[in-house]
Amino acid sequence: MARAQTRDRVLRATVRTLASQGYARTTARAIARTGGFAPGVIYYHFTDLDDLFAATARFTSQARLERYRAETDGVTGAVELVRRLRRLYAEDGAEGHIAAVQELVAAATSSTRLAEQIRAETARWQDFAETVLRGLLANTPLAALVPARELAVAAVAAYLGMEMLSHIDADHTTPAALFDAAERAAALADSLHLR
Amino acid sequence: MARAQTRDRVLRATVRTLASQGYARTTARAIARTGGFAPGVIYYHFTDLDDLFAATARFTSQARLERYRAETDGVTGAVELVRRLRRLYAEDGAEGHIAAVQELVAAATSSTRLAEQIRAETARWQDFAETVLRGLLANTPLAALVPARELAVAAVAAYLGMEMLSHIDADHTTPAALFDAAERAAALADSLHLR
Amino acid sequence: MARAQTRDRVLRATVRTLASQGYARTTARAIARTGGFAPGVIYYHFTDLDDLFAATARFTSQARLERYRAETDGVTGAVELVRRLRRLYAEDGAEGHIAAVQELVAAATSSTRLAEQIRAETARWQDFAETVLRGLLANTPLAALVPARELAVAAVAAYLGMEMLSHIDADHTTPAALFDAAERAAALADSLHLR
Amino acid sequence: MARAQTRDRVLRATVRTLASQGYARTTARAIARTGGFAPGVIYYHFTDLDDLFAATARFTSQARLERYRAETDGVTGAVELVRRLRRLYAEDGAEGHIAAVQELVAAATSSTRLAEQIRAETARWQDFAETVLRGLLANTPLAALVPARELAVAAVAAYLGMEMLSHIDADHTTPAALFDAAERAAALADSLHLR
DNA sequence: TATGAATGAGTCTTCATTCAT
DNA sequence: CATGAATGAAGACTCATTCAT
Repeated sequence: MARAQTRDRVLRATVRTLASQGYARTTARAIARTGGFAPGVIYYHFTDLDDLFAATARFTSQARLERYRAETDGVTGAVELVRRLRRLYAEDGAEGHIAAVQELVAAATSSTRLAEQIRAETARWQDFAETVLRGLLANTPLAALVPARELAVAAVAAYLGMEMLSHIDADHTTPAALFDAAERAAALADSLHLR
Repeated sequence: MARAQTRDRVLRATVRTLASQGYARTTARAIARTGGFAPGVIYYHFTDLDDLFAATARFTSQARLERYRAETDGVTGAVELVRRLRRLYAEDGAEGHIAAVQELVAAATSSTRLAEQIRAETARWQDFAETVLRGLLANTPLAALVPARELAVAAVAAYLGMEMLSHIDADHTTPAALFDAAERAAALADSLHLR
Repeated sequence: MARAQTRDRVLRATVRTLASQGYARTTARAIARTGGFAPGVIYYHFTDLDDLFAATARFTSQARLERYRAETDGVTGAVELVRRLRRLYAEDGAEGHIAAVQELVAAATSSTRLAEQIRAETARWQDFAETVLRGLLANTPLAALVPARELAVAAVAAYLGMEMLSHIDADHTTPAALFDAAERAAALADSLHLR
Repeated sequence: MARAQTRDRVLRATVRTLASQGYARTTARAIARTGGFAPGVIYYHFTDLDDLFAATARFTSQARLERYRAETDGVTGAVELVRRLRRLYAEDGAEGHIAAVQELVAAATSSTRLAEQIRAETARWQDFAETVLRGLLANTPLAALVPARELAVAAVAAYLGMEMLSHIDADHTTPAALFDAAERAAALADSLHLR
């Protein structure tokens, strides 16, 4: 089998295992069982579990970021943005992407290598959030008032924290309620925009 | 030594170990080393590490919640609230409380028992946040506009996410900038309040 | 069980395993099987296999060196010395001491820690050999001719090499023949001594 | 590529790897890396690593023995012999031949197949040493006194033991001092020879 | 109550060896 | 003939937990 292809299989199996079992139970064996390959395969393609986790962070973050960029491209109104984010968030939940990322963030406490990777990915998401936000605020009286960078940073943190708590809660009414509230706030913002 | 006293020593040692080493490295031996007692002691007071972690979640969450309640009691203005929160946040950082909690939240993914405890504690914090928020909005035109519960939930999530990311970043300028921005927003809110 | 006692059990099991299986097969499990304890015991008393091997080198070398010192103490003639060495060599063979040391020497190629220990022990043996030799040559016309240090170093090397080869050979006639020859040479030396 | 040629590449890579990494680290992959070929190649030319090691023992021993024979051919004096051996020993060190052999000797403890091969090679070297020695003693009063076979056996053992210890020591002054001492002894022997 | 030695299951990781290409 | 991806069986090591003292 082509080298790159198997590498991808391993990465995908890692994401799925992280999402379903949590970091503590994402052992080499567990990943191999999920992906249907021998544990040795992991070490053929990655030097370490540490290496694998760092690669997984990059892999899943990049894939999702591309998707988020594509979906939010050309959005003009805040309401429209919130609606698309809700869909993307549902997608994340279904595929376990944020769940995996969140586990990796937790795991980063005990791995410098992983921490660095997470830091880099986080910066990418903060930049993305800031760009979207600035696009929305452009030509608006709010532009002068809202500290775009800080709000972007807070938004990424809240997104992560929300996923973390809702993962524990297994209660999906909370995110829904939050999106509803966000949509109402967005409507308010859009109305200001028109002026 | 009195039973309850030793129990507390173990709990405190667990918090300190979680904060300094991370969940993955918080082993029975590591906790014992931190607290200066034999590993066997843990099993005399707790059935399990799982049991210990659940108890630790309750212990540290309660202790901090009391402190937060005491400090935010009687606060009237939003600016004043943000200032006190900033001090409390610094306290948390110094004592490693949120760091410990955050590790426990991450660990909850692989333990039903712990997850339940965390869920209960989270609810307490969300209630607390909601109460504070409602107190602030009372007799204000904002009261009708702001969905207090949802904002409280989002605030707790953001608080946790922020700590998580800043823990990785080892960069303490970000939280400071966020508190600054929050203080400016609070000033705005307070000015509305006066009307 | 007393800590020191078990530690000794592990050390002795390591010597026996090295002698009977060779370094490559002296795994943690093999040692445990030999000594009749769980593999984990090793790691309770030693940080590492490396640590264990270094400790074993010290342990077995010291024990034998004491025995050699006791047995060669007060020896005056060369013939007598060779006879006692022959007995000691037989003892070594029976208990596997030199075999173990020789395996450790081979193992030292891949461990700095062990290499240092072996170096220290080797120096002790070379000093011992030199002392014995000088005692023998004292008040003899040979004293001026024989470079005691170099001969001592060569003797230790030959002793090790001989054991190495005879271990492979499983042929014990060779060492016997060598001791015979040495005894004849010793007789010659003793006769010079009398003059 | 011609079959025999590739076989030789593998053998040479094995010698180099043994000398530089030690037996424990001379894995199939390590050998392949050293030689710049795929690990699979080894199994095309040899049934086993065991087989490869036995072949390597034969290969390197034969090559060196030829060289030693060529260099010591026609030597008449003991001093001249020691001088040539010193050069050969330096050669061995530079090319890693004895280092490799020594690793194989150590490895032989855990492989019957290899042990047999080593035994055979050792016998060849002992024969060679005996021949040289007898050539030197011929027509000499020492001929009757010196047990040539035993001395030859002891010399090979000492040669191996010396290399082993100096390999650990990384201290090349010891062999030099030994060769110096041997040269002085040889001078003495030569002076007897002339009578 | 407390201690700390011991256990055994489970983890990461390595490696000889095979085999489809 | 050669390649290099994949496998599976160990090996080193860790750790929650038990238990005699």
